[in-house]
Amino acid sequence: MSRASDRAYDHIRSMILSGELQSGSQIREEALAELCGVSRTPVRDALRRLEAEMFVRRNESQRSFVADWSLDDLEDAFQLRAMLEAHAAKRAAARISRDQLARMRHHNAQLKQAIDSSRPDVPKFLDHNRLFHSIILEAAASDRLASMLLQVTEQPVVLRTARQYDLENLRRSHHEHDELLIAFDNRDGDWAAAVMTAHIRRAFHAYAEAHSTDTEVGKSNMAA
Amino acid sequence: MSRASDRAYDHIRSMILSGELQSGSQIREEALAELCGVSRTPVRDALRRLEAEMFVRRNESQRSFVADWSLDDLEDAFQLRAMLEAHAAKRAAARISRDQLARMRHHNAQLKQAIDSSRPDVPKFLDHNRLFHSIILEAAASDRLASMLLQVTEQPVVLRTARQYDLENLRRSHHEHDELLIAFDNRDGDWAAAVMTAHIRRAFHAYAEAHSTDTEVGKSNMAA
DNA sequence: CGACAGCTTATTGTATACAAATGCCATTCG
DNA sequence: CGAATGGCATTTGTATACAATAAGCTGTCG
Repeated sequence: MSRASDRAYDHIRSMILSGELQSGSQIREEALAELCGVSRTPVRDALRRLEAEMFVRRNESQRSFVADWSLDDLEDAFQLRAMLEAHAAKRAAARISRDQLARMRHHNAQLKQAIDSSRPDVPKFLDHNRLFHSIILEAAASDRLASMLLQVTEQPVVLRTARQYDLENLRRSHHEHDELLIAFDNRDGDWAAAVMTAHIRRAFHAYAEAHSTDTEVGKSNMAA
Repeated sequence: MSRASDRAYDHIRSMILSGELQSGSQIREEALAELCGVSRTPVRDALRRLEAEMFVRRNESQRSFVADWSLDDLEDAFQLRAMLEAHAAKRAAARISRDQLARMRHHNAQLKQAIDSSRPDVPKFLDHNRLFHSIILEAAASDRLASMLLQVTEQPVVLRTARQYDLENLRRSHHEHDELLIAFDNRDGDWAAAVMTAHIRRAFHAYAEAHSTDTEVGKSNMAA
């Protein structure tokens, strides 16, 4: 997409994630156009994309609303994510290259370093975590799977939590990544899939717990 | 969506499915607008939807092309479909109501009747087949799952085949549906999921075989 | 007091004109 | 002769005006 349309998309999306646009509230194209400093045309484009990603829903008469997520919806998304990521891991185990494995090891080492230092660097952890997972998806070599996974991975951020994951959880992620790497080394797809399923489900429970006991606002990605 | 936008969507989609728009060929918004008898605005809307559904892809400089599917891509879609439908079946087993079960039995009886008569009525079979599966999805009660499944279910039609499935395959579908119903009766989610996986994978192999030996043009939905 | 009809206003859908970007081709220079 | 560059043609992106539709309100009637 081009400039204005992308700006609108990013802007609206961030307003939803930050809570600036309240869950369930109606959103009017013209109001968003003013907020984004563009005309309605690119706003409409952006809304269609956000609708496809289920950040926005439309009622029967085409009015748009910010999607409102219950914890059940989130668990649903995580369940699908676990299934899809496990599937990706299984496919990846059969196809991954030496180079890709090396890159995964690199990112896993980096994210360990990010939380081992005296001042844990959570954004750095999340960044390398994301890259680690993206290589699995790359190795899985399925565009369709990738696009589906994108949908469920981006979603949890809507229920935001201020509390960063405790270090214990981040370390577990690191160790689970290690186990995943060993499974890949052995080309054991079932093992990889099982580790991945457990990895995502643990992340969900950590997330749900953090969310239920903490209500402050902040932003964070899933540390899976 | 409203009138013009919907018409454009349906029209373009059917042109892709019928082969009127060749796989891999570039498509220009203005040309489509003329073909559909609307302006570019609703055509652009339609293209965005088709792009999300992977019927259309866009290159790095925003030009649109009809997606071209290899048999590998199709197997990929079927693999995902099998996984998602199995998941749906598992969820449905835990939630399905008496009424929903009754409706499934009705549709299964109807589709049996469609192929048992002296003149097999394949469109009728496909119709009840579709409804049968839609009830499972309804019982699974996950919007996200439903929207994902829609994507992979609609896709196989792009590689069209003239040969209707042979009656043997259609009868097998009927019997597999029966087994699914028993699994639901027993609230056995794992059983239901296993039957469903086998059901979809058999459908894929029947489809692949029909496609590899038959090249004529026609239209048909998946008889899964 | 409630509900319904008709009008008014708000919101989205569509067409069109114009701007920006991209690709293509020819020409030129090394 | 080949590669690079410039300009022209094609295609997509954006803004805006207007049309269609849905929602809300008000006044009237049962």
